[in-house]
Amino acid sequence: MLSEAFWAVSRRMREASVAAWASYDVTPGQVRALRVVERHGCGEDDAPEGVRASELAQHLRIAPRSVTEVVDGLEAKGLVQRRPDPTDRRALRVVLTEQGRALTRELRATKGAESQRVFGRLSARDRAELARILAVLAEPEPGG
Amino acid sequence: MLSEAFWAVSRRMREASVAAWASYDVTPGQVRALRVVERHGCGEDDAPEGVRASELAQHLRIAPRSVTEVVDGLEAKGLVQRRPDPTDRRALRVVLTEQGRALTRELRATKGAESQRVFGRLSARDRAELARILAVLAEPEPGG
DNA sequence: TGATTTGCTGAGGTTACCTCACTGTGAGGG
DNA sequence: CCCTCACAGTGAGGTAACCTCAGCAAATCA
Repeated sequence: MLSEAFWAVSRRMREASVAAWASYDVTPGQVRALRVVERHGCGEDDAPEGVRASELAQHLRIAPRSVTEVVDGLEAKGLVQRRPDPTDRRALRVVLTEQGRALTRELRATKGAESQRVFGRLSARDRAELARILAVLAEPEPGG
Repeated sequence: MLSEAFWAVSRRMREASVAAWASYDVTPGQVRALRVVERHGCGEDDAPEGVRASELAQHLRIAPRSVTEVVDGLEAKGLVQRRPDPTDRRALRVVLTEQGRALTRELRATKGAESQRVFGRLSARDRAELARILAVLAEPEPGG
């Protein structure tokens, strides 16, 4: 069955990722948060640096209260820093420290290597096919 | 990137599954356990009916102690029953009740419908391609 | 037969989430 | 201007799903 096969591959990839992170002393939740901070941290037009805690909650799909704990953990490891938001004294901005930037770089590199190791076994033609098919599966559903 | 696309589709499928289970008042862990009991419960040669708790632990990759809790939950809902193992008085066998069999049937049906809804958007040719590619990705790794 | 292993469970801990209540701040209405 | 209301983050405390450790009964081995 197709979905079985899909689950099997996806489970395998997840296990590989978790194993790859194991040496970095960060939990999966912290990795997810770091990624969000990295992505949405400073790419925007002229928005102030960093991510609002409430934005983090939305992107991670967790309660705002839980963001506090994730950021506590990352801050304790020196990977991010809480800064006051210059435009709203209630809010705070989570920014990557230099160490945090270094770690996200490393995580990205290992992820790339993992991906290469998994998908590298396919021919270029098959990778293209797979990409095309996944794009179809990722399309928003017709009925909602 | 290929792995991004793969994650996106896989996350989407997982969310759909969880949403589909939501109406059945069973947790994901209980669903996993039910599946194992169903699969390994009585198909074997002439082994006694049901699954040993220790087997359940292996298949679910959780500690034996945690199996106790999952089975507690399922038993409280009337979905499985603990029975003494006829060949080993220390052990117990977890067997599906009639209600449990009915539920697993329903879960399988909804899963099939989900799968159809997701993969049905592909042409038969693309489904075959996907199956072939996934089979390659699921192969054991060359180096171990 | 005595020593060791095995199968399950009670007690209690950890982690990652949650809700509720609170404080300080921003924003709109009279 | 002041008052009310909404919002941002966090302390307190709870829950679910795992875990380890210790213990008991049954099996197995020397």
